[in-house]
Amino acid sequence: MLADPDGFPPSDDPFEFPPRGDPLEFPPRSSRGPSTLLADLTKPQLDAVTTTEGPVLVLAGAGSGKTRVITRRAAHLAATVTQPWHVLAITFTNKAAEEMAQRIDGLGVGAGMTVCTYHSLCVRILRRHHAAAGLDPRFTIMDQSDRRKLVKEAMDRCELSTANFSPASIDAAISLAKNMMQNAEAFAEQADRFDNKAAARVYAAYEQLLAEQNALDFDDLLMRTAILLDGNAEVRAQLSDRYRYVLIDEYQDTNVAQYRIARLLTESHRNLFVTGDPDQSIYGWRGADIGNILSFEKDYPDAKVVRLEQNYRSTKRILSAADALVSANVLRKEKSLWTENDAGDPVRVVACEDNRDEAETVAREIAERIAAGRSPSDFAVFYRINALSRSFEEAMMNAGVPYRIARGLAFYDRKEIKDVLAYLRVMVNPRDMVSLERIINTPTRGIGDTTIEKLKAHAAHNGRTLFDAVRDRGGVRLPKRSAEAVDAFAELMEGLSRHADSRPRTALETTLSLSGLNASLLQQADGTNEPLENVNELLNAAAEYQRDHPEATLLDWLSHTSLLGDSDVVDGPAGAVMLMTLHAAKGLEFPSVYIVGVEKGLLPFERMGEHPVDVEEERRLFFVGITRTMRELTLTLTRRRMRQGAFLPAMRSPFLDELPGDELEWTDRGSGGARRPYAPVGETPDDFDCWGVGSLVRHPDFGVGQIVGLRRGARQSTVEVEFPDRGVRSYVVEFSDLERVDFDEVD
DNA sequence: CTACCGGATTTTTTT
DNA sequence: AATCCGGTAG
Repeated sequence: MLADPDGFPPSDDPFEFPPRGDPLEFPPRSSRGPSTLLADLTKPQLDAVTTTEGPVLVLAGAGSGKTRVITRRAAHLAATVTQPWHVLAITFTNKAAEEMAQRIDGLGVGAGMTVCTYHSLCVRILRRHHAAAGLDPRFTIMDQSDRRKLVKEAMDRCELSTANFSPASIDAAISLAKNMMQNAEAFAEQADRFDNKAAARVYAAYEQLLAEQNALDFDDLLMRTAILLDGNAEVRAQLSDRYRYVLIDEYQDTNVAQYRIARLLTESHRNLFVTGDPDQSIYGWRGADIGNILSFEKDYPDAKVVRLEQNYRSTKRILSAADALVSANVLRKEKSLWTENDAGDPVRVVACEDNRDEAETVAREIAERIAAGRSPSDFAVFYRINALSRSFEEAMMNAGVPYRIARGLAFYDRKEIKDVLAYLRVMVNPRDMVSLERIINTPTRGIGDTTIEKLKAHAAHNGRTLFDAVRDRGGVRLPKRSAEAVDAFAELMEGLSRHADSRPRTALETTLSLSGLNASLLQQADGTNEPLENVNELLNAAAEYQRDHPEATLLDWLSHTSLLGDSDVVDGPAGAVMLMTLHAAKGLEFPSVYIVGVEKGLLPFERMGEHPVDVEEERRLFFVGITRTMRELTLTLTRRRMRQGAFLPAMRSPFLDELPGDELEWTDRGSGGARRPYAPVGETPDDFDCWGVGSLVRHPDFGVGQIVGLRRGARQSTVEVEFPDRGVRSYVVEFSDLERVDFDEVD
């Protein structure tokens, strides 16, 4: 059986050792001998694979065959050094875990090995050792949007107005604290400024809310596991005996909690193998500490260090562009990537009129190449933010290009999906108040806000849960209609809870029909009933899951769905053009890559008035995108871009100026014939050739005018335009219908 | 209690 | 642009 990236094969309880029966009965050893596993490796790769004992650090440049090293090493360990179930490989994304498991399985030795993400490992550990961790094993895992709701509620409880503090920023502060293993108390102690102190109060209230409903958020999974391992020698010993060889990919992305887990897990045997590339550290905003990989050699002075610097993926020119870019980083460990591949074509830079033009240009070009015989799956489009995907989806569809998108509308974020899952979550964990509130009147059954508030107040007053109040509403004064509605709902949940131990698919089907969700979905039979299709897709997912995991419980499946990341759910056919964020692109490679929206404020991403993002990290992100490319790299940018409903003038990214000029080939797409090349742009608006003083614009009513004044505000820019017969008028650039006009377009 | 309308508000990145 | 929130009419 394949090493399971998400749940242990249920027939193979991970913590019972040996997993099943006599080890001799365990699936046959590798059909390929050790010699095959080690064949065709370069000297450094071979070192990394065969240094099986003690700490090993592999500094692996982009495209240097890192995945190959890890998979071979895992296979080698399982085949000749130890038993497969003693090998644990940890990745950051489900996608990476799945791919790694598959590749190891392809080598014929996957059986019994654990290949999973940090988060799913933690869920298993916490469920299994719930008593030691002080948890109820049926805990709910809160996703991003549930979590945001709870933060808001916590702010309410603290009587903190959302006018002065945004839930998003407080949420981020709490998350960062947790990733640094700082609990509410510790956070409060070091809070110096008034906003930190406010956040500290919310943190405490938020923790209270989580505890009340027996829920953990993503960060808790890591933090609690680290605390458990730290404080409980017995659990630690048990786990390190089970996992005698630990491999961690993308080590540059580990945060404090993850670092602690890795360290504690391997403390006794020190068989810790990590790979990573400091130049590809792009998760600092989530608490990842690049220092973890930089100081590995200090942590483990006896560590074997292997450098993989030969790139097998890209052309010389792409590599040189990537290298020039990342060399601009000051905080960097010098590294030289080289390749024996061809020089290849120059990197193309295409300046477009607006985002629509940009998307159509890319789609048209890809369509042409597919028509000329290229495979759609050769192509990928990367963007900094998901919001940019829309234009490209549209353009691809119009051009008849098959595409897949990582996180179109995140599947598990859709209302109908969240609704059904909320029922299941309440069935498993009745204390889950977020889910309960979600379903109590979905579909509408006559339980309004007033009634819910009364029930909540009653629950709070008696120190009971909301579910208790629903079940036994004695003492809550309600109008007859409402009372009946609540009773009916209580009865419904009573009936459903009997199915909490059903298999996932059965539970799902029962819930859909008994809850009335199915009926209400069927009712909206207008044309293509997308919600219904989505729910059917969910049924398929459940069926597939229980086929792959015959003994999985409803709880297991719910954990699985909570941990599925946005970029793991891919929409669209196989063999299609891939659309994804730069972050999601890490670890992949494509013959032809388009990185779009290479603009100031977008590629080094900035937000007005917020503390600036880490420019070096943004540069690394661009570096990651560039190094995904095997042969053809195209960068695109626009003159103006529609953002949040309004056109904004766009400027080129300063990163473009850091690329070696002689490796680039510029194209400027102008709608009106002759066009100056996209001008370099600096800080001030006057440098911007489209919206500078003196340039021409066209107004739908007043015709062509000349810009005579320009004011750049924090939130909006205003221009003063002089029209031949209307005098001077002011416009807010973002909201006006002004169009840029070239000098050569008018007489 | 529900449905609807209009105003306000959107943190980028992911587990 | 798209979603969410609050207020109001039915």
